[in-house]
Amino acid sequence: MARAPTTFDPFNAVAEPKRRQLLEVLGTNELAVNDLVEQLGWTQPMVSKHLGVLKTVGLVSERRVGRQRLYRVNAEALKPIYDWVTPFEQMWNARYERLDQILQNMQKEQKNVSTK
Amino acid sequence: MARAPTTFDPFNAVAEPKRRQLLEVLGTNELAVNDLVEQLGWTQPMVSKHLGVLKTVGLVSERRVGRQRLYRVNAEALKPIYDWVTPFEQMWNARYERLDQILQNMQKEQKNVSTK
DNA sequence: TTGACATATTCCCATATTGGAATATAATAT
DNA sequence: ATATTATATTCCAATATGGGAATATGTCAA
Repeated sequence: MARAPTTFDPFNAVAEPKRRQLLEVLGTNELAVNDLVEQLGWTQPMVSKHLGVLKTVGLVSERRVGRQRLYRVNAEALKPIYDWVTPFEQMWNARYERLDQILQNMQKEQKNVSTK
Repeated sequence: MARAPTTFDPFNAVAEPKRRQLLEVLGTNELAVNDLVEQLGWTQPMVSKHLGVLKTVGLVSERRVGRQRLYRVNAEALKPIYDWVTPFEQMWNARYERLDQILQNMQKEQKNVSTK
């Protein structure tokens, strides 16, 4: 069995660095394909292909205006990633808290040593 | 060019649902391979292979005790994902804020209507 | 030393990938 | 109608994938 398709879920879609970059460039704006071609410096078909994947997964929405297609980030489709990774954030924060405690203990001990 | 290897970065490593599941089962615990085999119900080689990918990317650390190998999540390796996805969170929260404002405005207008 | 246990590695297959080049589609302007 | 502009799609190659089965490695116990 091969790896799950990139059109399967946001995790797979966003595993590709170029698609993350594309989403970053889009940001909160609504841009046409050629705007993205210009800002990213990629070929037009490459931009269109990556947009296609992002659209299939629902990470971008498309609006047709004349012969242009305007794309916009649909940030809510990133929520599964946010929701999955957030609980782990407590693990490194917990470590920092522990680190803080360790540092505080070290200060106390130094105090004890110096005042003794 | 093929897709970037799963051992390339945490985004690619975590794109595979089974590896996310494995990290979830590990959680804050330190477990041996056989514990994971039991809890996940996968074959032992499959568990070892996924652990291998996670270890290459630095998402788990390994400690050898006797003939066992104890694995633990290295949550900090998930920070790039957290850092990348977090800014987008404001986009859907902003929408909710806007929604809140709209709802508040609706209430005000209703008040105006009823008190007039 | 030999056997049992815990884990990792290798080999194979079917499948999906990304990028490049070429081409197709769709909408507007002349 | 035709040319031009904007975008999408198709075809190709090289490569990496995850699962299954079999096997190798490493560690302890008798």
